[in-house]
Amino acid sequence: MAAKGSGAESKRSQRKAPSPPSGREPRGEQPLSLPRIVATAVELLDSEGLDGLKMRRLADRLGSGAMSLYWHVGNKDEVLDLALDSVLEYRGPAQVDAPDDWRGQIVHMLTDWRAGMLRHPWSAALLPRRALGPNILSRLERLSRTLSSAGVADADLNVAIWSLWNYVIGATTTRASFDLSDADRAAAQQRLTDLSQHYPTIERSRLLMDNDWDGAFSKGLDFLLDGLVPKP
Amino acid sequence: MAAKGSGAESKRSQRKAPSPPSGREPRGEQPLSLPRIVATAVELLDSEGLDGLKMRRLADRLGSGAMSLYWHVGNKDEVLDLALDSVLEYRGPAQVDAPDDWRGQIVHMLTDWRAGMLRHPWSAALLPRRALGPNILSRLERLSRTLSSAGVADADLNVAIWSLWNYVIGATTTRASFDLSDADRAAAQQRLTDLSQHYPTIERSRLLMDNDWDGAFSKGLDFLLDGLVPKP
DNA sequence: AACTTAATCGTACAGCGTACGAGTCAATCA
DNA sequence: TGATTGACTCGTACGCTGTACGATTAAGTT
Repeated sequence: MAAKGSGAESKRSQRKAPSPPSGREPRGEQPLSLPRIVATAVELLDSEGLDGLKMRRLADRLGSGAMSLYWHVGNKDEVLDLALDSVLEYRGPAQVDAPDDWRGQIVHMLTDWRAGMLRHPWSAALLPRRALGPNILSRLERLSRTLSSAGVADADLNVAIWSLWNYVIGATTTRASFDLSDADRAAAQQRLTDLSQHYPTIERSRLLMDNDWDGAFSKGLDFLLDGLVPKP
Repeated sequence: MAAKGSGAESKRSQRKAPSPPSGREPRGEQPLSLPRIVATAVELLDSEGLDGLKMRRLADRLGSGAMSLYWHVGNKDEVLDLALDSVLEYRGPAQVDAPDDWRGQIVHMLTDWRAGMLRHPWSAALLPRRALGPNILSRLERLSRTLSSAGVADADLNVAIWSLWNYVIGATTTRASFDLSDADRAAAQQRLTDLSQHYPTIERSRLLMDNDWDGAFSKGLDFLLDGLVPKP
């Protein structure tokens, strides 16, 4: 297993104490900073999609020149990595939950995971292609602990984790992708009806027209959990 | 659900009878043709990866000018769509299989699916982002029939299909992605050891170091099938 | 006052997808 | 036969991309 890395660290060593903005700014612009860059990149990605993120456009939104970004960031890929991880933070379930309800905890975490990615649809396609950031790793850590406490044998633990990972990734990239393509929903709908006439079984069950994504996600997750942790 | 489409049909109407290559070629080059373009695109993708596919480079390999491709193809995305679907054909299990072993059939088809995509690692990341080609649809059709015959209720059929789809897509994109990034395996390995020290549980189970991808895939698939079709 | 460091940005370059229009044949028609 | 058409090829050019490079500025530090 490996993390992609994209190399290229930014040049700046860490700022010591970022001396309070000593007044003077040419316009009302705040100064450039990594958090501000990342936050703006997320906004831009949300509104323009993955292809809409251009260094020049990002700089425009920040009120800076394009090349200024490269002081804070090694390259464009690093912006993507940071934006991705920033979107995957997890704060845990609301405190009222029963602490021993392992199944509820897993469902909550994975549902939240999916919801977070669907709020930023570009993130789904990105996740499996980039390095594992800290927020992703800590989700996996949490998943591992919970499954273990639910009685999954050590020998099956990795398989269980990856199965859930696969399921969430697959479901979310697929959903996000169909979301995007539904820009031209009307045409697509027709095209699919035409297509599926050659595929009678999936036509009959309306596989491609079924829009209950949320329901399908949680039902399928239930099935998977049934398989991973057989009921007594 | 929608298919992406990428619009842009190529201009040529279908050739009537592609008059047998009437001799004369400036070099020993064959003439351009859609199948040849697609096959060469697959070769190029295999050897150079997704980013390595450039129209100019593809034309070079074909011994033609870059703009000649646009007679046969609407745009680059169409090349990708065609290359993707061409790689996903399924010929069914070897004939010696028991015809009523639904579980074996599903495992065979999905394992073959994954294997095919791993033979062309660029395809995994592409699949969920592009339209559903005929080869993909016919796999879904087959899956649907088999599950139905295995006794999955109509009401659960779509959920079951999408669950398996999600699992295969997730497993394969993840695997393919880690494969690629293992170009710099040594560095990555170290980086991950460092990282996972902050995540004791997944460190203990060596989640990120586990290399038995094939085993994990088939075990997880078994678990999922257990959940989808409970044993009597 | 001299120097160092952090930060910004204008310019330039190579490479990309592809619009456009001019070219080259072979088959067909007059 | 000669003229015309349609299938196909390709050179050039355009706008856009990520980013290398060096100049510029401002804030500390000595």
